[in-house]
Amino acid sequence: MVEAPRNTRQRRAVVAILEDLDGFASAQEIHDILKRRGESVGLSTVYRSLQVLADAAEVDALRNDDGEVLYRQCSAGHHHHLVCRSCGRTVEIEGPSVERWADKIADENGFRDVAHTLEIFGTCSSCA
Amino acid sequence: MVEAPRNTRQRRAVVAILEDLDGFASAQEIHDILKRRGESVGLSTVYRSLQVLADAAEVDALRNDDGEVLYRQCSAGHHHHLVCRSCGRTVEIEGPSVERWADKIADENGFRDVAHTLEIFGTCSSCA
DNA sequence: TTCGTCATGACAACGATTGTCAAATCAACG
DNA sequence: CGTTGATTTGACAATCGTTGTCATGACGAA
Ligand SMILES: [Zn+2]
Ligand SMILES: [Zn+2]
Ligand SMILES: [Zn+2]
Ligand SMILES: [Zn+2]
Repeated sequence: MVEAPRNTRQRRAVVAILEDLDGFASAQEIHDILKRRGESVGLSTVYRSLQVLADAAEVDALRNDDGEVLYRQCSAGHHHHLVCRSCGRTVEIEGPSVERWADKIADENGFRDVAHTLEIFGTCSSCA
Repeated sequence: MVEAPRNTRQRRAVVAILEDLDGFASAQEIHDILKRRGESVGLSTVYRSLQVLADAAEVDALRNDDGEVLYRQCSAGHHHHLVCRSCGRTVEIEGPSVERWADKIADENGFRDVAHTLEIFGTCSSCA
């Protein structure tokens, strides 16, 4: 039995930002937004909170081209993303046939413990 | 007209390693292999050589879960990878239907300048 | 061989992320 | 409520992959 995490102001603030945000954002961006709102939270704490949320699968994480990790509160269940490189706006996408295809490829080649990454990046219509 | 890069011992050595390697490897791994072989090449030079090769699309680059960039000499043309997390062994994969699906999703949502990442990670049969 | 470039490599700098640890805060308990 | 003790915080240092710097060296055209 794992201990439930404490309900702290900082953790609540990070979650609140994630609920407000539409798209993906980095830990540092979230830290900046918090500072701007006056609800300042230490950078380490932002990182830790996001890690905990990601481990609990309450937020999705992905890496942009620069290698930064971006976080977003998504709907439950396995899905992928169409992400605007410029503003972060995100559309969740599903592709059952892609899932089957990936599993089949891995199986045919004798791979176990398979996972896949699939993200589509582009420029959204507002940013074009 | 761009200048052709010079034909140096270091560049040749890096290319030779890539030709020998079966799977993806990081810049530091390649640097280590070179050192072990006695064909020592500066780490900066390894990084630069790989960048040049990647820009010229002569090698593929991808990021593992840890955020490290891995490089591999692949066949020409757009494709994806099935990569062993443990030993790096790689199978190139193609999925025309996935390509069409990704483009369609992006188009339907009004995204331009679209690119996608798709990699499958697992444990290969030798490493299981 | 000569010479102007380009490439190299030791090293410093960078940027995202993680570790440290004393101080602050939560929540259970009395 | 106040005590208490484990958890969390945050300023700061440390880490790690990667990139920048720049004096030195090597390539290759002439
Ligand atoms: Zn946008
Ligand atoms: Zn999937
Ligand atoms: Zn393997
Ligand atoms: Zn593709």
